[in-house]
Amino acid sequence: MPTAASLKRKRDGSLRNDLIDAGVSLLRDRGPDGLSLRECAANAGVSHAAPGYHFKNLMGLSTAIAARGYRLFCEAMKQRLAAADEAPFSRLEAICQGYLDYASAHPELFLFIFSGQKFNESDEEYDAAAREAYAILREVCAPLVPEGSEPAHLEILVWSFVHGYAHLSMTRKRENPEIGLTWPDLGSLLQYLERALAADKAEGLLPGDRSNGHGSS
Amino acid sequence: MPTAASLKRKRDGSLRNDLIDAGVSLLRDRGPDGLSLRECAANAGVSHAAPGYHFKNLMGLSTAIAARGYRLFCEAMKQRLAAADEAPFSRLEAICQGYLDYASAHPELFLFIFSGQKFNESDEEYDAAAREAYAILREVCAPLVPEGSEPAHLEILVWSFVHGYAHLSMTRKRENPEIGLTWPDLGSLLQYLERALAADKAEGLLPGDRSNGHGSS
DNA sequence: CTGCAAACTTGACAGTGTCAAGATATCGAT
DNA sequence: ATCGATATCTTGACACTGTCAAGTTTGCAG
Repeated sequence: MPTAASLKRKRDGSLRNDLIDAGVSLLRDRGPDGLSLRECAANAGVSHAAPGYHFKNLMGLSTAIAARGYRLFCEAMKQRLAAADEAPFSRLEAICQGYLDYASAHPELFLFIFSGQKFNESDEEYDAAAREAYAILREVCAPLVPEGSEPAHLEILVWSFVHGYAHLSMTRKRENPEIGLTWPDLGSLLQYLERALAADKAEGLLPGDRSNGHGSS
Repeated sequence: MPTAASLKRKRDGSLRNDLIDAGVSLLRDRGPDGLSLRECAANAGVSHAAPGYHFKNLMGLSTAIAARGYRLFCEAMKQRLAAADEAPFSRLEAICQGYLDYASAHPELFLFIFSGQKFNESDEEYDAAAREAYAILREVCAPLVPEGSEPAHLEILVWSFVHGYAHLSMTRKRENPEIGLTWPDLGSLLQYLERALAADKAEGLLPGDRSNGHGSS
């Protein structure tokens, strides 16, 4: 019932949120580029130019939706964190699991915020939400960072890992079905990471003293 | 000089490729959703509906571009593979490096094919190219798969890892600049993976005999 | 009741994808 | 060389989109 509010729209400032709702539901069944100002307006029961008042343009609406996306993203991680014990690796597991919770609970938002589409970076709401997501990651990773190593490296490692897993599981899940691609659960893959961290504990992450040529890019 | 061919367009079947070229260049400076049939037509010096003949609709053009994207993707991996020695891990490194080569040489195609946008999965050209990419990964991973473990798990692990790294390095590189986020090179991160594989060698990848609750999602 | 500002509506314009129908070129057969 | 058939492209139209300017309604302060 998206047009339920169309009968008599109370001018109480709720339209902005209703438009975001409509946008999310539009993303859900039309894909990451199925957003439309006019259709959001119609679904919310207002005229075609009403969204232009609250969000200046399409990017404004997109950014507002992305802001909500990041906020839910943070909440998913926090929720798992609250249920986890305080062991550093348990907390890392928790945010990874939260990451996947989020991806499966809000696939449209997940795909949307990571679609490579440009948002209005100078929007305060968006900026704050996106920064908080990274701050959570950083905070959780901190205790696991080997002494003398750059914190960012582990953060990026972890984020690359779980993001890649989640992103691929969304976009490639139905690829090559005849191969019989079974999708392993996160825990199995995290064992790799855990073992790597253990093996790396004494050496420190970065100094690449391997013989063959790594690096570059 | 995109309109160079517009003076006298020789009807030799080159238009299809020119339109794809125009599309790629459009993606390059307008982003993953900056594609436009009419603008491609204009840049190629033909009428607005000409693309409709070669690619039935916008998704047809998108799919053709994505097919080229996957083909270049394969080539990037093969090129690194050709220069690598035949040690299994060297070959794994090679395709990861190829992955990153591709992402940095053709960022617009990289972002495009992984943007979550729908393509025409039943297009043969697209399908073949996308499958070959996965086939390369699978072939390179095969020698590294621990005995008795599902091959897909390592494949997904590796792909998650390098894809996440590449994708994040593209979309998040300029995030939080004041944090001073320095981007570690692939080699450093691959050490994690190598150590994990070494530590895992005897045990087999999957059987998750850890005490706390992994999995779910 | 009177302003007045916020929250919307109406109307218009350029741009888009998509389809149908017509025009034109290319090429093999005659 | 000419004919015709087929591939290739053009023209025209339609519904849809974002965006802006201007008008209109609403709710509230005085």
